[in-house]
Amino acid sequence: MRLHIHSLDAPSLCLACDARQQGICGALDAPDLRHLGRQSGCREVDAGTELIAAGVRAEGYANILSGVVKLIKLLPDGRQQIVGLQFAPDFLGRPFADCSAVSAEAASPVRLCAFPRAVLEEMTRRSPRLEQRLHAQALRELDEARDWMMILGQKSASEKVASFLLHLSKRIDPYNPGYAACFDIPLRRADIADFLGLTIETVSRQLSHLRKAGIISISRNRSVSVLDFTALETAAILD
Amino acid sequence: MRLHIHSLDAPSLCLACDARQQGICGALDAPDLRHLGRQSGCREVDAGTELIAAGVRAEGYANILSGVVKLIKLLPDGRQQIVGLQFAPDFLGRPFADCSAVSAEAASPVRLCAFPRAVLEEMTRRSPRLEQRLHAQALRELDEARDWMMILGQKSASEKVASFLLHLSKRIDPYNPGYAACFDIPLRRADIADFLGLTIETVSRQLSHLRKAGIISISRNRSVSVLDFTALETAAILD
DNA sequence: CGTCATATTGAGAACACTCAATCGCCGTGG
DNA sequence: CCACGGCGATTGAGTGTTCTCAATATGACG
Repeated sequence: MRLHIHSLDAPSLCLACDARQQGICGALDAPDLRHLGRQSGCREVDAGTELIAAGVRAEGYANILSGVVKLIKLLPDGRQQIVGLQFAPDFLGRPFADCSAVSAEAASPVRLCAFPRAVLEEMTRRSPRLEQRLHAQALRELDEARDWMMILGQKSASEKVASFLLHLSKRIDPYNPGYAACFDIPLRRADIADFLGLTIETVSRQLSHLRKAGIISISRNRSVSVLDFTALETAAILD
Repeated sequence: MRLHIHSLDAPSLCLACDARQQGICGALDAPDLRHLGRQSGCREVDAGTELIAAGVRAEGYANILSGVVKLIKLLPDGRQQIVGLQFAPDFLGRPFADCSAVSAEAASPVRLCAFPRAVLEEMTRRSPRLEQRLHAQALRELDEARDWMMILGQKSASEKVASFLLHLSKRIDPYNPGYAACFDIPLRRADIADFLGLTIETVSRQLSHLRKAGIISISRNRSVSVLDFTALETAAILD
């Protein structure tokens, strides 16, 4: 699973890394980056791999280099809610806590740059800029969680599905700040349902509605083309 | 409305203040506290007062000294979702952003300790401990928002109302780390409905169910006594 | 080409919503 | 003092959206 441990010298892998630019590593100067790079390992996992277990002490943190990670909360009776999706170059983990209240699972194949708890914690103590980056991401995730609270609490099934597609089309490509017209949904219908607080069948029906209305087209269950963005935005009722 | 501007000397008001202990001011040393104290003003507002307007540049930040603040998101068609409740000694405001995506409104009479944007921003640049406190609160709010996502997406009306009462009984008294058996609901039925993604009528019916089952008693619409905590926890299906 | 997982579609049931009437509380004014 | 009006909450009846259960269809992979 582990592909590479950085050599003692310059962190050459970091040069091409998204986390270096927009992610938390952008807060680090060259020496700190080398220090982190030496102790970090890049690994690639399959879809479905559990990355963080809720309620269990996490051994470390990671940056997402590519792929999509879903954050999941579970009820004792088995119901589950996806409380967030994370994309490259997001930081993965819960600072200041021994264990996370959510579990994280790779939704697609995911490449990670992982490092031990102690390293990051020691570096945040030394580097206010790093703490600031982490803080900024926490606030972004908070804004996003609240957007989803609105969707979960107030929107109808069709509005939920339309909002979900627009959200994905905006976030799926880290290099494109706008909306993507064509993309793959990195989730199964069951996951979409768990994200939107719906059932598989309702999700499927709403996708069929959008397809029959000529707003989107779907091939091979996962690959979506948005044919009419205006109609999709109207259906989503964005705020 | 404005009651007091701190004098130039020692911030005597801070000594009895919750924010000094558990809030963000706990991160400040005496000189910084004096500096902040000099530029902060304490004010008391009525229930219903808008404290932060969504999408408008906020002039400052504040600590909640007492009372309850609701955070609200609005859809263009008028539907609204309450995305959070804040209690003393929480910090109020959105660091790193010109304007907040949510609006804040006093749910009960609220006492605030307010200070200008620039003062806080300058102090966070100087004091990593302050930034860390703000970061920690953001993470707490994120955990809470995700708890609510679970409730909004997966739980039934009766589970939602039971969860809401338990949440309030835990948070209503900043001095008591456990659950309060007796407390006032700081929200109208309409607000509870907007929080839980239900209608007024459904909230009312579920409260009546809990009352008739002998799990709670309600007087004067607002004041709740929990008679059977175990039953309420069972009804809420906490995770 | 067969098998398994995943997705779609349909029919009926259930839960929460809408609309409407009533109740209770409180402050105001006759 | 009591009548009145307004606001908020409760309760009831009927409707509708979403869920549940079941059957079928599609796609992925050996």
